[in-house]
Amino acid sequence: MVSVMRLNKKTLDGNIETLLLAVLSEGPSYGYQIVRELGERTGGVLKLGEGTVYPVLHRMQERGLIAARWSKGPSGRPRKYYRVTRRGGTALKQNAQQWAGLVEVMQSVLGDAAAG
Amino acid sequence: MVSVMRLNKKTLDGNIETLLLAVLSEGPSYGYQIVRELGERTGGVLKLGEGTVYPVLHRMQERGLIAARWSKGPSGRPRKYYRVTRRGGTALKQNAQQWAGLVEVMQSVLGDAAAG
DNA sequence: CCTCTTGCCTCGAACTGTAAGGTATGTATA
DNA sequence: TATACATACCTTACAGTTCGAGGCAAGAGG
Repeated sequence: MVSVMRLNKKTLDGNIETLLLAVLSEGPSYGYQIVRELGERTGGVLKLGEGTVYPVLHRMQERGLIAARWSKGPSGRPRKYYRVTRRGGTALKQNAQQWAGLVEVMQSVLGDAAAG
Repeated sequence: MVSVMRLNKKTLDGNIETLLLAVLSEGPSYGYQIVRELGERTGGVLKLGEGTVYPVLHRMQERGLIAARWSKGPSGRPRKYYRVTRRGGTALKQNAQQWAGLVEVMQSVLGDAAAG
């Protein structure tokens, strides 16, 4: 199904962007919560720091993949809610395909080696 | 099975190292051939350049994951054959586990989003 | 008053992947 | 002979990522 799609650097590297896009595609959220949620959801397996997440969010916003909206949460503290834009939705699909391609490749190469 | 294993930067990033370790664990090989083989095996999906592979091999050698041996191939040209060391074998297993952990996380988060 | 939680942010260090370029030899071809 | 190609190694410079460490501010609870 992946056939002839070259894996670029982004796939080998920036999976965090894909992860954040996926989380945000389930509904708007904000940095602080995303960090908490990812940690909980994965039982501590994935523990991204704020110093990692915020810059990625900013980059994605610059590229138009997500949009921000300030809003006072129930805690009274202002939160910066991000939502996925149309362009971001397209990017998520592409990223997911690239990811699938990487999984295929890794499995085909690791297959025997990992078993031994 | 992965339970409480933190994914570190190496996992999110350097999958090339894992790939090379896996290939070399099937038997000694040399840079030029590895580049060719990975390209063919994956039908062009994975196309690493020499400028990518050689530095990684050198780094792995420095860390003692692989060892090198010069030897004249049938072409008359000298080749630098690499083999996986014991430490490299351990690293491969760890990397494979990290990879499995990443796959789990990505699937759990992408799952729904990727379907839509 | 102090501390904890929430919630945002930036900076610097360390590392990676890659293109581009360089060296050298054997073989085939004109 | 000259030219080109495949083999086979290598380094350098650039752009991009992740992450720890740290800072700022405001509300809640002791």
